[in-house]
Amino acid sequence: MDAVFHALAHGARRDMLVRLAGGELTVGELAEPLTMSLAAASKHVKVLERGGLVSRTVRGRRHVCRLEPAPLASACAWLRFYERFWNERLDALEALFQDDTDPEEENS
Amino acid sequence: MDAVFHALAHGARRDMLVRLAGGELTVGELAEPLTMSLAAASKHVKVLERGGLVSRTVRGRRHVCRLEPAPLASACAWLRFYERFWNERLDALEALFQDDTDPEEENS
DNA sequence: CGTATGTTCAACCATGTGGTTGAGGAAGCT
DNA sequence: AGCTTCCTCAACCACATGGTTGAACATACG
Repeated sequence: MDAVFHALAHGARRDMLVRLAGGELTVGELAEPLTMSLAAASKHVKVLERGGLVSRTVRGRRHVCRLEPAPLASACAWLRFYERFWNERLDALEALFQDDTDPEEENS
Repeated sequence: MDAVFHALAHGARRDMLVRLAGGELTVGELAEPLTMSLAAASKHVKVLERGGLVSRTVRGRRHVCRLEPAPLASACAWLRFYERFWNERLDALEALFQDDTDPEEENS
Protein backbone atom coordinates (compact mmCIF):
# COMPACT_ATOMS: atom_id res chain seq x y z
CA MET A 1 0.00 0.00 0.00
CA ASP A 2 2.86 2.34 0.77
CA ALA A 3 4.25 1.67 -2.69
CA VAL A 4 0.93 2.45 -4.35
CA PHE A 5 0.47 5.83 -2.68
CA HIS A 6 4.12 6.65 -3.15
CA ALA A 7 3.82 5.95 -6.86
CA LEU A 8 0.83 8.31 -7.00
CA ALA A 9 2.64 11.08 -5.14
CA HIS A 10 4.48 12.34 -8.20
CA GLY A 11 2.79 14.41 -10.89
CA ALA A 12 4.78 12.92 -13.74
CA ARG A 13 3.78 9.42 -12.69
CA ARG A 14 0.10 10.34 -12.38
CA ASP A 15 0.42 11.84 -15.85
CA MET A 16 1.74 8.53 -17.13
CA LEU A 17 -1.18 6.69 -15.59
CA VAL A 18 -3.69 9.04 -17.16
CA ARG A 19 -2.18 8.51 -20.58
CA LEU A 20 -1.98 4.77 -20.06
CA ALA A 21 -5.72 4.76 -19.49
CA GLY A 22 -5.96 5.58 -23.20
CA GLY A 23 -4.08 2.45 -24.18
CA GLU A 24 -0.70 0.75 -24.08
CA LEU A 25 2.39 2.92 -24.46
CA THR A 26 6.09 2.25 -24.69
CA VAL A 27 8.55 3.75 -22.24
CA GLY A 28 9.71 6.17 -24.91
CA GLU A 29 6.17 7.29 -25.65
CA LEU A 30 5.60 7.80 -21.95
CA ALA A 31 8.79 9.84 -21.67
CA GLU A 32 8.30 11.96 -24.76
CA PRO A 33 5.98 14.73 -23.46
CA LEU A 34 7.87 14.94 -20.16
CA THR A 35 10.59 17.49 -19.53
CA MET A 36 13.16 14.96 -18.44
CA SER A 37 15.58 12.44 -19.82
CA LEU A 38 14.51 9.00 -20.98
CA ALA A 39 16.46 7.41 -18.13
CA ALA A 40 14.52 9.48 -15.59
CA ALA A 41 11.20 8.45 -17.14
CA SER A 42 12.37 4.85 -17.09
CA LYS A 43 12.89 5.16 -13.36
CA HIS A 44 9.37 6.50 -12.94
CA VAL A 45 8.00 3.53 -14.82
CA LYS A 46 9.93 1.28 -12.48
CA VAL A 47 8.32 2.99 -9.49
CA LEU A 48 4.91 2.45 -11.04
CA GLU A 49 5.77 -1.20 -11.54
CA ARG A 50 6.90 -1.52 -7.95
CA GLY A 51 3.48 -0.25 -6.90
CA GLY A 52 1.85 -2.77 -9.23
CA LEU A 53 0.14 0.02 -11.14
CA VAL A 54 1.82 -0.77 -14.43
CA SER A 55 3.00 -3.99 -16.03
CA ARG A 56 5.47 -4.29 -18.82
CA THR A 57 5.77 -6.57 -21.82
CA VAL A 58 9.07 -6.56 -23.66
CA ARG A 59 8.08 -6.74 -27.31
CA GLY A 60 11.15 -6.74 -29.46
CA ARG A 61 13.36 -3.89 -28.42
CA ARG A 62 10.60 -1.84 -26.90
CA HIS A 63 8.96 -2.15 -23.54
CA VAL A 64 5.22 -1.82 -23.76
CA CYS A 65 3.49 -0.66 -20.58
CA ARG A 66 -0.11 -1.13 -19.67
CA LEU A 67 -2.21 0.13 -16.80
CA GLU A 68 -2.89 -2.34 -14.00
CA PRO A 69 -5.98 -0.94 -12.31
CA ALA A 70 -6.29 -3.33 -9.35
CA PRO A 71 -4.05 -1.35 -6.96
CA LEU A 72 -5.89 1.83 -7.89
CA ALA A 73 -9.11 0.10 -6.97
CA SER A 74 -7.59 -0.94 -3.66
CA ALA A 75 -6.41 2.57 -2.92
CA CYS A 76 -9.85 3.94 -3.75
CA ALA A 77 -11.45 1.35 -1.50
CA TRP A 78 -9.08 2.35 1.28
CA LEU A 79 -10.08 5.99 0.91
CA ARG A 80 -13.75 5.10 0.81
CA PHE A 81 -13.43 4.16 4.47
CA TYR A 82 -13.69 7.90 5.11
CA GLU A 83 -16.65 8.43 2.81
CA ARG A 84 -19.13 8.32 5.66
CA PHE A 85 -16.93 10.76 7.55
CA TRP A 86 -16.67 13.40 4.87
CA ASN A 87 -20.33 13.07 4.03
CA GLU A 88 -21.24 13.87 7.61
CA ARG A 89 -18.80 16.72 7.60
CA LEU A 90 -19.99 18.26 4.37
CA ASP A 91 -23.58 17.91 5.46
CA ALA A 92 -22.71 19.90 8.56
CA LEU A 93 -21.07 22.57 6.45
CA GLU A 94 -24.10 22.80 4.22
CA ALA A 95 -26.27 23.23 7.25
CA LEU A 96 -24.04 26.06 8.44
CA PHE A 97 -23.73 27.97 5.18
CA GLN A 98 -27.03 27.28 3.56
CA ASP A 99 -27.18 30.56 1.65
CA ASP A 100 -23.54 30.36 0.55
CA THR A 101 -22.29 28.43 -2.46
CA ASP A 102 -20.25 25.23 -2.14
CA PRO A 103 -17.27 26.06 0.09
CA GLU A 104 -15.26 22.96 -0.87
CA GLU A 105 -14.13 24.06 -4.31
CA GLU A 106 -10.50 23.22 -3.67
CA ASN A 107 -8.88 21.29 -6.49
CA SER A 108 -5.50 20.89 -8.19
CA MET B 1 -2.33 16.62 -4.83
CA ASP B 2 1.26 15.48 -4.59
CA ALA B 3 1.22 16.41 -0.91
CA VAL B 4 -1.97 14.42 -0.28
CA PHE B 5 -0.67 11.21 -1.82
CA HIS B 6 2.71 11.69 -0.24
CA ALA B 7 1.08 12.01 3.17
CA LEU B 8 -0.78 8.76 2.52
CA ALA B 9 2.36 6.91 1.45
CA HIS B 10 3.50 6.17 4.99
CA GLY B 11 1.91 3.51 7.14
CA ALA B 12 2.30 5.42 10.38
CA ARG B 13 0.51 8.40 8.89
CA ARG B 14 -2.34 6.29 7.53
CA ASP B 15 -2.57 4.81 11.00
CA MET B 16 -2.95 8.29 12.44
CA LEU B 17 -5.72 9.08 9.99
CA VAL B 18 -7.60 5.91 10.84
CA ARG B 19 -7.46 6.73 14.51
CA LEU B 20 -8.44 10.33 13.90
CA ALA B 21 -11.60 9.06 12.23
CA GLY B 22 -12.63 8.00 15.72
CA GLY B 23 -12.34 11.52 17.07
CA GLU B 24 -9.92 14.30 17.89
CA LEU B 25 -6.53 13.33 19.30
CA THR B 26 -3.55 15.24 20.60
CA VAL B 27 -0.10 14.84 19.09
CA GLY B 28 0.97 12.82 22.12
CA GLU B 29 -2.01 10.50 21.80
CA LEU B 30 -1.23 10.04 18.13
CA ALA B 31 2.40 9.27 18.95
CA GLU B 32 1.78 6.94 21.85
CA PRO B 33 1.08 3.61 20.07
CA LEU B 34 3.83 4.25 17.52
CA THR B 35 7.32 2.86 17.88
CA MET B 36 9.04 6.19 17.47
CA SER B 37 9.88 9.31 19.39
CA LEU B 38 7.40 12.08 19.97
CA ALA B 39 9.43 14.40 17.77
CA ALA B 40 9.18 11.94 14.88
CA ALA B 41 5.41 11.67 15.30
CA SER B 42 5.22 15.45 15.40
CA LYS B 43 6.90 15.55 12.01
CA HIS B 44 4.36 13.10 10.63
CA VAL B 45 1.55 15.30 11.87
CA LYS B 46 3.17 18.19 10.09
CA VAL B 47 3.25 16.21 6.85
CA LEU B 48 -0.44 15.42 7.27
CA GLU B 49 -1.11 19.11 7.83
CA ARG B 50 0.86 20.02 4.72
CA GLY B 51 -1.43 17.70 2.77
CA GLY B 52 -4.45 19.35 4.34
CA LEU B 53 -5.55 16.02 5.81
CA VAL B 54 -5.31 17.15 9.40
CA SER B 55 -5.87 20.47 11.10
CA ARG B 56 -4.60 21.46 14.48
CA THR B 57 -6.05 23.53 17.31
CA VAL B 58 -3.66 24.57 20.05
CA ARG B 59 -5.70 24.18 23.22
CA GLY B 60 -3.64 25.15 26.19
CA ARG B 61 -0.41 23.25 26.05
CA ARG B 62 -1.71 20.50 23.87
CA HIS B 63 -2.22 20.41 20.15
CA VAL B 64 -5.49 18.78 19.23
CA CYS B 65 -5.65 17.28 15.75
CA ARG B 66 -8.75 16.51 13.78
CA LEU B 67 -9.30 14.77 10.48
CA GLU B 68 -9.94 16.99 7.48
CA PRO B 69 -11.67 14.69 5.03
CA ALA B 70 -11.96 16.98 2.01
CA PRO B 71 -8.55 16.10 0.49
CA LEU B 72 -9.30 12.43 0.99
CA ALA B 73 -12.49 12.95 -0.96
CA SER B 74 -10.49 14.68 -3.72
CA ALA B 75 -8.00 11.84 -3.87
CA CYS B 76 -10.81 9.33 -4.04
CA ALA B 77 -12.43 11.32 -6.83
CA TRP B 78 -9.13 11.33 -8.70
CA LEU B 79 -8.88 7.57 -8.45
CA ARG B 80 -12.46 7.10 -9.50
CA PHE B 81 -11.38 8.24 -12.96
CA TYR B 82 -10.14 4.68 -13.41
CA GLU B 83 -13.27 3.07 -12.06
CA ARG B 84 -14.65 2.29 -15.48
CA PHE B 85 -11.27 0.85 -16.41
CA TRP B 86 -10.92 -1.55 -13.50
CA ASN B 87 -14.54 -2.59 -13.74
CA GLU B 88 -14.01 -3.75 -17.30
CA ARG B 89 -10.75 -5.39 -16.44
CA LEU B 90 -11.69 -7.09 -13.22
CA ASP B 91 -14.89 -8.68 -14.37
CA ALA B 92 -12.90 -11.54 -15.82
CA LEU B 93 -10.64 -11.91 -12.81
CA GLU B 94 -13.22 -11.52 -10.09
CA ALA B 95 -12.22 -14.66 -8.25
CA LEU B 96 -8.54 -13.82 -8.08
CA PHE B 97 -8.70 -10.74 -5.88
CA GLN B 98 -9.46 -10.96 -2.20
CA ASP B 99 -10.82 -7.52 -1.46
CA ASP B 100 -9.75 -6.88 2.13
CA THR B 101 -8.90 -3.25 1.86
CA ASP B 102 -10.39 -2.10 5.16
CA PRO B 103 -7.97 0.45 6.58
CA GLU B 104 -8.54 -0.80 10.13
CA GLU B 105 -6.21 -3.66 9.33
CA GLU B 106 -2.84 -2.68 7.95
CA ASN B 107 -2.16 -4.92 5.02
CA SER B 108 0.09 -5.38 1.96
C1' DC C 1 27.91 -7.28 -41.47
C1' DG C 2 27.42 -2.33 -39.61
C1' DT C 3 24.40 1.13 -37.85
C1' DA C 4 20.49 3.23 -35.84
C1' DT C 5 16.86 2.83 -32.24
C1' DG C 6 14.72 1.73 -27.68
C1' DT C 7 15.83 0.95 -23.19
C1' DT C 8 18.45 -0.09 -19.13
C1' DC C 9 22.50 0.39 -16.12
C1' DA C 10 26.06 2.60 -13.35
C1' DA C 11 27.98 6.47 -11.39
C1' DC C 12 27.24 10.70 -9.58
C1' DC C 13 24.98 14.76 -7.38
C1' DA C 14 21.52 17.57 -4.86
C1' DT C 15 17.80 17.41 -2.10
C1' DG C 16 14.14 15.15 0.65
C1' DT C 17 12.66 11.85 4.13
C1' DG C 18 12.54 9.54 8.46
C1' DG C 19 14.59 8.82 12.42
C1' DT C 20 17.39 10.13 16.68
C1' DT C 21 18.94 13.22 20.50
C1' DG C 22 19.16 17.39 23.37
C1' DA C 23 17.51 21.87 24.30
C1' DG C 24 13.85 24.98 25.03
C1' DG C 25 9.20 27.23 25.13
C1' DA C 26 4.52 27.43 26.74
C1' DA C 27 0.90 25.99 29.81
C1' DG C 28 -0.74 23.63 33.82
C1' DC C 29 -0.05 22.01 38.91
C1' DT C 30 1.20 22.48 43.71
C1' DA D 1 7.94 30.53 42.32
C1' DG D 2 9.34 25.80 40.92
C1' DC D 3 8.36 21.48 38.67
C1' DT D 4 6.08 18.68 35.30
C1' DT D 5 3.81 17.88 30.94
C1' DC D 6 3.12 18.58 25.99
C1' DC D 7 5.11 19.78 22.15
C1' DT D 8 8.32 22.07 18.80
C1' DC D 9 12.91 23.21 17.15
C1' DA D 10 17.62 22.51 15.67
C1' DA D 11 21.31 19.66 14.67
C1' DC D 12 22.70 15.56 12.98
C1' DC D 13 22.73 11.00 10.56
C1' DA D 14 21.59 7.28 7.20
C1' DC D 15 19.23 6.40 3.37
C1' DA D 16 15.83 7.18 -0.49
C1' DT D 17 14.37 10.07 -4.50
C1' DG D 18 14.74 12.48 -8.63
C1' DG D 19 17.50 14.09 -11.75
C1' DT D 20 21.73 14.10 -14.90
C1' DT D 21 25.32 11.94 -18.00
C1' DG D 22 27.75 8.34 -20.61
C1' DA D 23 28.25 3.60 -21.49
C1' DA D 24 26.23 -0.87 -22.55
C1' DC D 25 22.73 -4.03 -24.27
C1' DA D 26 19.27 -5.90 -27.37
C1' DT D 27 16.94 -5.69 -31.47
C1' DA D 28 15.52 -3.97 -35.91
C1' DC D 29 17.02 -2.29 -40.46
C1' DG D 30 20.10 -1.43 -44.61
